[in-house]
Formats: sequence, structure tokens, C-alpha cells
Amino acid sequence: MTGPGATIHRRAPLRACAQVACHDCGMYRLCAPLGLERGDFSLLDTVLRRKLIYRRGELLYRAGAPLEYLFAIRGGSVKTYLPAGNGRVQVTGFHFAGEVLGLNAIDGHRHPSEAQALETTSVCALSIERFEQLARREPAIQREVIKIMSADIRRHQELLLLLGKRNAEERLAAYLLSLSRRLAERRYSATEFNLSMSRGDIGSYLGIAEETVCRVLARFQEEGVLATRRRYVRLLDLGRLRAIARDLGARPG
Amino acid sequence: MTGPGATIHRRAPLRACAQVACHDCGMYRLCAPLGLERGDFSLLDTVLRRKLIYRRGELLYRAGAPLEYLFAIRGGSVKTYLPAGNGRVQVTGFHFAGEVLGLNAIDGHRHPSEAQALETTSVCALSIERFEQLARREPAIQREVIKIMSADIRRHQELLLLLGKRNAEERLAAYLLSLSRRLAERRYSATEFNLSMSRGDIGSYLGIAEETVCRVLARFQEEGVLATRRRYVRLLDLGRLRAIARDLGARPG
DNA sequence: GGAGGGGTTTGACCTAAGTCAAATTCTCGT
DNA sequence: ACGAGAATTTGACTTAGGTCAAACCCCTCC
Repeated sequence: MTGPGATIHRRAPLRACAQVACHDCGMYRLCAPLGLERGDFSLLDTVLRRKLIYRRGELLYRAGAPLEYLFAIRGGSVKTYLPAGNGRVQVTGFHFAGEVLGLNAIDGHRHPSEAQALETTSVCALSIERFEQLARREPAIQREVIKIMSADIRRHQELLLLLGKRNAEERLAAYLLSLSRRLAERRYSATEFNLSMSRGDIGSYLGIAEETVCRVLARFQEEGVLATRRRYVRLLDLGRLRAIARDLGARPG
Repeated sequence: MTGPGATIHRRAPLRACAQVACHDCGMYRLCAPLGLERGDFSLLDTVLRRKLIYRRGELLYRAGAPLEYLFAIRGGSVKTYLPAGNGRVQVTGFHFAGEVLGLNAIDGHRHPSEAQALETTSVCALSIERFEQLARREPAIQREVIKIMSADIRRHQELLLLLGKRNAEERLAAYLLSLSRRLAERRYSATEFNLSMSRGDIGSYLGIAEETVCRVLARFQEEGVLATRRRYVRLLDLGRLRAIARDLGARPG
């Protein structure tokens, strides 16, 4: 009754809850020069914030708040979003273990966006003052920041393309593939995972209505491209999904 | 016959064709430490590219090409865009005097987007090798790069908001206000200017069809919000335009 | 375990904006 | 100045996807 392609009944196995090792973390190259791994706890205390665990729904920072810490996600996931005036929000990204948050506030020293934990999430928080002191001395750190920001810009550009030029099916297909790729990079299954974000979040991120997300997922399911049950997703036909996304996930040269 | 609010007849006065002084250029803080202003031409030659003038339609760089130069726009305007598969493109930005192009290629060392002159445009081109040599020694340069990239990210986020959450009228109103503000910063008129980009470019940038751009502009004209004749635009009611854009241009704090 | 509530799904309806096509107006090179 | 071609505008028609509303399904908390 639960063979490949069949509808998913009952509850699916939950994701493993592993955290990234420091070695795999996007902030590693920032932390390493600070000697944070060597157990220098007096320094560690001045750099790290106390609260390192956020529950589902808790905020890492508010939009407009002064930049105090850079956050590296150790485990869990976070959404970032911009307030869009009328109480609505535009989700600008979903972030997983190993990613760094807060860099987009570096020049204004104020967070342009807000960050909220999607599930229980543990982070390393790096004091911005400390960070800047050290960065001034250590050009390698700055070069890392530039790399991270550059990658950020590239991701934004892909999203721009998605929002400007793709219909709902293409957006969702590209989204699922991107998720799949990012999870695979973290050694999770590329074809079977739990979404930590709601349909509404996905819709906001992709610029489509919540209901449209549901409808397109239903259509994909009818066509045998994937199976969903609530937040659990199994991708059944990656080839077809890529065709729908028109190779947005493909990397040239 | 040509009073305020009236239709524009015949040809409108052309914009003044001033270039920014080095002092007002976004690359100034990058150039200054290199001593480029002091007439050190032997250094200048190793850093600057020969061709400094691009005609309308000429490319500054192609998508996928290796990063060779950073470009600072001295005068004129440039559009950047991503190839979107099917031969179509997504315009990702319009750039004016004082802005720096190419930074989004810094970590990949390949241009993710393509840049094309919208009119006769003069630039300073800074060799990336030279730049990186110098940046390694001079942390101040890197800090400037970080600032410029950070501002870039913020602009992208505003655009994301526009593409994800606004209808055609709101997008166009916000676009015109943003143009107006940027031109005013460069000491042009905030209410009267020539667009250097086509309706198609605007539509691509805003994620709407060329025809929709025309129709919305026509509607604005009927309502007395602005007057257009071809690429010449006069904003007649900034208040109303801001209301339509729902204060996207407003700066909090 | 039952009530409550948030997230999800589905249906009906409607509108903003896309597409196709043709007319018109400029621009630019010769 | 002229002609070719590009950009813009307008119209007619179509449709993807938004909105509103109701049902449903879990999950949590008491």
C-alpha cells in the first residue's frame, strides 16, 4: 500500500536531526581565525551570545533592529522576510545548517529583514563589534565575508528570475529542486524530506498564493512527479521536475 | 499649449550630459588608495582598460565571461540582465553614473549577468588582478567592497518585494519614484527626465509585459499623475505616485 | 480523549494582466 | 530628405492565478 508512487498514508519518518560540524559551517572560516575551536573560552564568552537555541516561531532579530550579532545556523532552519507595509510580508529566504545570517546588515548596521526560526534551531552568534575588530586586522576574514555576500547576491538573482519570468509550476518545481540540492549538500536525502516551512511561507517566497501552492502540488501528485502528505515530500521523478523547472537548477560551465 | 498637466508636444529638452566627478563616484574610495587621481599614469595604464566609451547596445561584459575588470560608470547608463533560458532575459538592474559593476562576479570570478550600455556611456575599468593585489594589502578597500555589495543586496531585496507582492501600477509607480530619487541624487531634475531604457526593458525588470507598461503609463497620464512623450517623462503629482507605490520609496528611521 | 485552532485542501468565481495583432510614430543610417 | 526598421501604442481576446469561503485534517493542550 505504500509502494513507490503510491499515496502516502499515515505518518512519514521524521528527518534526522543532525547538526553541521564546525568544519562544514559557513562561518567556519570566520570562526577559525578567532581561535574559537581551541577552547579559548574567555574569548568565546565575549563573542558568543548566550541564547543559542530558538524555538519554532522565535525571532533571531527584528527588521530595523541594530546589527549586534552574525548568526551561523548549526541545526534547524530559519526564514527571513521583509515587512511589506500592509501587515503582509515577503519571505526572502529559507536558511539551513551552515548558513550565515545578518551580513546584509553590515553596512547599514541595521537589519533590513527579520529572521524567524521555523523549527527548533541552534545557532552560533558572533558579536559584530568583536567581529569588526578582528576583521580589521585580518583581511582573510573580510575576503570570506565578500564571498558569502557574493553568493547571497547570486541567490537573490536566481530568485529575481523566478519571480519575474516563471509561472507557478516552474517556480514550485525550481523551489523543490533547490531544496533537494541544498539538503543533499547537507547529506540528507535528496528525494525525501520534511518541509519546515508552511505553504503560506512557500507562496510568499515564490510570489504566489498559498492556495496556488496547494493546487500545483496536487497537480504534480496527480502526474506522479511527487507525493506529499502534509509537510512530508517525496520526489518521484526528478527528471520531469527538472524539465518543468526548465533547468534552472543546472549549473553552466 | 504646454502648460503643466498638458500633453507634451514635439520634442522635449534633452538631459544635460554631465559626468560624475571622481569625487562622487562609487569607485572613488577604491581608486583613491591606488593614487589614480594623482596622475600616476604608469600605474594607471596597468589598471585601466583601453576602451572607456561604449555606444548604445555595446556590451561591457557577457554572462559567463571571466571577471577581468570592475567598471565604474562615469556617465551614461547601463542595464544588467540574466539570460532566462528560452532566449528571453530578465533585466536585473539599471545603473547610472557613480555606480560600480562587476562585484557580483567577485567570488565566482565569472559574470553571472550581462551588462549592456543603454546610451553612450563612459566608464573607468579597474583590472581585477591589480585590484585584488591591492585589496589584499589595504583592508579599507575591502571594507568599501563590502559596503557596495551590501547596498546591492538591499536593492535586490526591494526588487524582490516589488516582484513578489505588487501589482503593475504599484510596480511602475515605485520604479518611477526610484528613478526620480536616483536622478535627483545626481543633481538632475527629480520630476522631468528622459528614460534611457525601452518599455520592454522596464517590463522585463518589473516582471510585466511591455504592453502593460504602456497601458499603465497611459492610465497614469489620464489621471494627471504624469505626462509622457515617448521616453520623456514628467512627473506631475509625486504625492499621488507615492500613494500608489505605497511608500516603497520611503526610508524608515 | 475531546475541544480548539492552525495549517491545508478544494471549489466557485473573477480580474489583472498576458498574448496576438495591427496601426502609428520615431529614429537612424544613407 | 527618405526609407527601413524599431519602439510604442491600442484593441480584442484569453487565461493563469488571485480571492473568498467552506471543509478537512492534524496537532496540541487541557
